[in-house]
Amino acid sequence: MKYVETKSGVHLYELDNFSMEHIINSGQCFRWSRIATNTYAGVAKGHYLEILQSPNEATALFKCSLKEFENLWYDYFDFSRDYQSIVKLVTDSDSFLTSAVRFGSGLRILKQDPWECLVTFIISQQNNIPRITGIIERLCNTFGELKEKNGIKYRCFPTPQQIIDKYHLLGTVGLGYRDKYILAAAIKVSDELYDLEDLRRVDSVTCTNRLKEFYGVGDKVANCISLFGLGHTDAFPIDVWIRRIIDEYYNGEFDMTKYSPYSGIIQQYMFYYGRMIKQ
DNA sequence: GACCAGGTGTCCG
DNA sequence: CGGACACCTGGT
Repeated sequence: MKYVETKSGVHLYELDNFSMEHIINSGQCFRWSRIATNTYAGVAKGHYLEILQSPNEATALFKCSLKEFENLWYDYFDFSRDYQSIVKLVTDSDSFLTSAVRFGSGLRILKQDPWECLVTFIISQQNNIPRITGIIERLCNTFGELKEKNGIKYRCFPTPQQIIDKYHLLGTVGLGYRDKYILAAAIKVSDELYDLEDLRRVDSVTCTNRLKEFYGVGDKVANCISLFGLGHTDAFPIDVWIRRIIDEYYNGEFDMTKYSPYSGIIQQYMFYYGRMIKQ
């Protein structure tokens, strides 16, 4: 991938493995959407961004400054990683994964904010995607800071303190029984001595175990946070979809260590493809 | 109205 | 330790 600053934003070209369409439909993030043909918008880490992607997905326009692109989006979209080399780990003998990586070409693992991931995937439990998206939107509208960029108003994802300050409104966003998990997480993370960022520097098993200390966070959610929020590409979340795939195509056993330390990335292709063909 | 959805805590053997 | 069961809420 190469990029150059233009008057309308940062122009990306010679793009390899970048598909906003796949990324926003892969269930890893809930604050991006397609706002027009080939046009996407979202909020992450306090910034609003619009992306125009060419139909062949070889180029894209990021409507932001070069500084913002280099300081935030380059890392967020994981552009330093060579996905092609990871995809090559899949051999012809695995026909499911061969189809999955072909189908999901352009998927990437976004490097999201760990606190947002923690909340997002607590909400995701025993829930469906449209409702998850709605809850997060209401959560942001109720608690998040209002900002504006080029006349477009948007809400940031709320900080732990912003949730605590108006915790009596938690019942209004439709969290259901998960509201107590969110409040407990906010209280824990707002502690000066607690820093989720510390979990980047431990191995993925330790990271996942530490995350499971949060009330309402079990193995699946902890692995999602490790993978999507803390850079542990070998975290391998097993949800009902992955379970079904393993049962149906792998006779109940899948050796993810074969793809270490990228098994989490392989998992994303499995999940995306498996869910699509079942729909 | 019963049942389910990208799980988890709790209880019970 | 493994298996049942309840759990908010909004949708079939």
